[in-house]
Order: sequence, then structure tokens, then C-alpha cells
Amino acid sequence: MKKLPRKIITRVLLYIRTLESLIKEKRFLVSSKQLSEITGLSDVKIRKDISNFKKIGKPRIGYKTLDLKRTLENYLIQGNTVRVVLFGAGNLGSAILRYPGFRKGNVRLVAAFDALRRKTGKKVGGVHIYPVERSPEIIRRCRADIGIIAVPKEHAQEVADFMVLSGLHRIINFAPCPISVPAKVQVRNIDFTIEFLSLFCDTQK
Amino acid sequence: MKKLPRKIITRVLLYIRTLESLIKEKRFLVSSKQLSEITGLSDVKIRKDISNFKKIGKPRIGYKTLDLKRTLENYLIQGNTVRVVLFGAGNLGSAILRYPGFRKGNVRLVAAFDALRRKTGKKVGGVHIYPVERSPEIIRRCRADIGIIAVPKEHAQEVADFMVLSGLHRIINFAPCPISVPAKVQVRNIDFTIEFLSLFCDTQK
DNA sequence: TAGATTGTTAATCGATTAACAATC
DNA sequence: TAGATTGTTAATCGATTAACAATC
Repeated sequence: MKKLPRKIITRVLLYIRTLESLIKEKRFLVSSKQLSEITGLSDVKIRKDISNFKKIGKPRIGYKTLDLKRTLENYLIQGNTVRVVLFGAGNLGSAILRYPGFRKGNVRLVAAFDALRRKTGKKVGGVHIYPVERSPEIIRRCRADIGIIAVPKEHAQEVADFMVLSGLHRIINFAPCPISVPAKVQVRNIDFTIEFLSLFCDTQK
Repeated sequence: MKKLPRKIITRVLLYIRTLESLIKEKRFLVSSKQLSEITGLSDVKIRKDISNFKKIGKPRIGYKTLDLKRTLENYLIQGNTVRVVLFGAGNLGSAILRYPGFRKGNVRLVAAFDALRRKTGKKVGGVHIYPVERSPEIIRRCRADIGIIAVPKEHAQEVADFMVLSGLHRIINFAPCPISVPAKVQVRNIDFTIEFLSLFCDTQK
């Protein structure tokens, strides 16, 4: 199956979540029109997205929620599970650790690290918190792909260096400061202010 | 000045942040090429974006960082300050409250609410935490536009109802569950898993 | 002047929407 | 059969990139 652009993947994840809640309500059939009403996306777009997979809907009937969910998930799962590690078990870190979406599905939070002794050794949201010195070993062992920086900005660069040393190639940086890394490492800076403002800038369907 | 699409606004915010750090390093001139290297966006795109404002660069020289920053900020500020209130001062809520970007600029976090007595009456990140019952009064008084839900999912719907009653028209929901609101209220659900996965799905410049 | 960089116009690319045939 | 809904092809729309004239 061909690689789909990010925009479509994002919508596919939304479809899956929507289907989950439909299934929970024991609704086993759904039309693109109904999905459109729930998600706010246009029905044509939904059908177009779904048609990337295989003929799975029945004209006049719609889609079987269970089948559709399985098909979409299969596509994502074959695209390998993404293993994520977290640096910093403070407020933001703990919120991320407790987030239920990271326990199943194809994005897994596999380990967390903190510099403070009183935070390590525990589990939060089912994820172990290790002392930060152990990160190279643990990251290698669990073959993590992505690292999240959720430490105070004073330590962001330090942690980033450590992540690169540990072999991570992709970093999501929540610290409100830029970090410098070798060119081969991909960084996404998350600026809450930017994200928020842009959330409501457009009126696109 | 015409209204710009969200995509461009998001980039403008990134330019501002980049300019800030250049200014901090006492660099007062910058070319689109240099901005391109820092931000990872193409130089043409950057020039095109900037040309939405006014002729502000000098061929052969580049842009004055101070002037450019001021021009971009003026555009955003004339688009009115967005006043945001937060419901839930737990882990995620505290992380948001401490986020420095919300103290200045045109997205302001003006008040927070929590149901637990031991959290209220304090200030976190310079923002007052009030008992949740006071939200209608306070939201009206400070004319807030947007509310953030950062409470456990069991209380998300309850809080959403309260927000609607308090007169908020736009809600950002971090609770991992759908909420139902009247049609006139705009909801953005933030699913960390979705956001994360899609962050690294594409390779677009 | 020569060369570099801006700002703009035209061309390309991709994503969304419209239209419609296929099908249950 | 008639009507509703899928899936696809063509048309539209918007955003990015290429090309280049203007200018310092």
C-alpha cells in the first residue's frame, strides 16, 4: 500500500476514534454522511480518504463500523509502531504519561526519564521512570524512534544532546526555546501559543 | 489588511520567535536565505509570506530584524488579543499555566478554574486559580474568548456545559473523549496521539 | 558595474470539491 | 424499480515553487 500524506493520516486517526465511539454505542453501520456530521469533514472527502484502502463500503448501506475500523488500523499498524520516550516527568511530562492513547495503538510511550531521584523508580500511566543516565542503554534496548523533551528550558539543550547521543533521530521539543542538533536529527518545536492561536484562525471545513 | 489563512499565520508566529532569538544574539539584519536555514522553510515561501505585509526588505541587504518583528507583531495584535481561560489545574493545566508564551503577546491566559479547594486561591504562572463556580462571573468580566478543558475525562462534559453557560463560544478539549455542545460553539479536540503521529508523517519542507 | 537579494508574476503541484456512473 | 449511497473521474481551488525583473 502506498504511503499516504500526513493530512490524510491525521484524518484516518480521527475516523478510527470516531468509529470506536460508534462501536461503543453498538452502531455497526455508518454512512459517509453520518461520519461527516460527527467529524465536521465533508462526506466526499471522507469517501475519498476511505477509498485509499479498498472497496469496503456498500452503496445504499454504508460502511460496517467494525470492518472499517479494522482496515484503517491495519494500514497504520503495518506502518510499524512508533516507540516514544519521554524526558522530564514534571507537570507536562506526567500529563503525557497519563494520556490513554499512548498505551495501545501504534504510538507507544515506552519509557520516561527524569533527573530527580524522587521521581525515578516509579510508574506513571503504566510507564517506568528511569534515571536519566540510563537513557542510552534503555533507548537502544527498546529501539525508540522519537524522544519528547518536557524538561525546564534550562535543561533542554543538555537533554537534546543526550538524546542524540542515545541514538534518537527525531525530537519533539516542548521546552519554549530552540535547541541545536546535528542535521540528521529532525526536530519539531511545539510552541503552545502558536498551536493555540492557529487552532481558530481558519474556518475551513 | 486582509485576513491571512491559518497556514501563513502559523508561519508568521514562527518568524517572530526566530527573530526574537536573532535579536537576542544582537543580529540586526537577516536574509530570507538565513531564515530559511533556521526555520527549515524555503526562502521563497518566506519572502512570499513577508510580502503580505509591506515592502520591508532591502535587496542585497535583507530584512532588519527589529523592523520585521514589529511589522509582523503589529499585524497579529491588530487582530485583537485572544483571551483564554483554563478549566482544570492538574498536571496538564499547570503545564499550560506555566507556559511563558501566554504571558505576553496576543494570546493571554487570563484565568483558571478548579473544583478542588486546595488548588484555588493560588496563582500558578502568574494566573489566578478560582473555584469553578465563579467561572460565569469571571469569564463575563474578562471577556474571554476561548476555554481550555484540561480536566479528567469524567468531568469533561460537565465542564463543557458550564463553559457554554458562561458564554464561551470556542473550546479546546484536551480530555480524551468527545463532548457535545450546541452548534454555535466551536470545539477543537486535541488528541495527543493524533498530533504526535502526524508530526512526523510527512517530509514536506 | 556586477552580484546578491527582494518582491512579483507565471507555472506547477496537490488537495478539495463537483459531477456522475456503478451498485445495492 | 426507484432511491440512496459508494467510488471515481474531471474540474476547481489554493498553496508552493520556479523564473525573473527590480533594486540596492
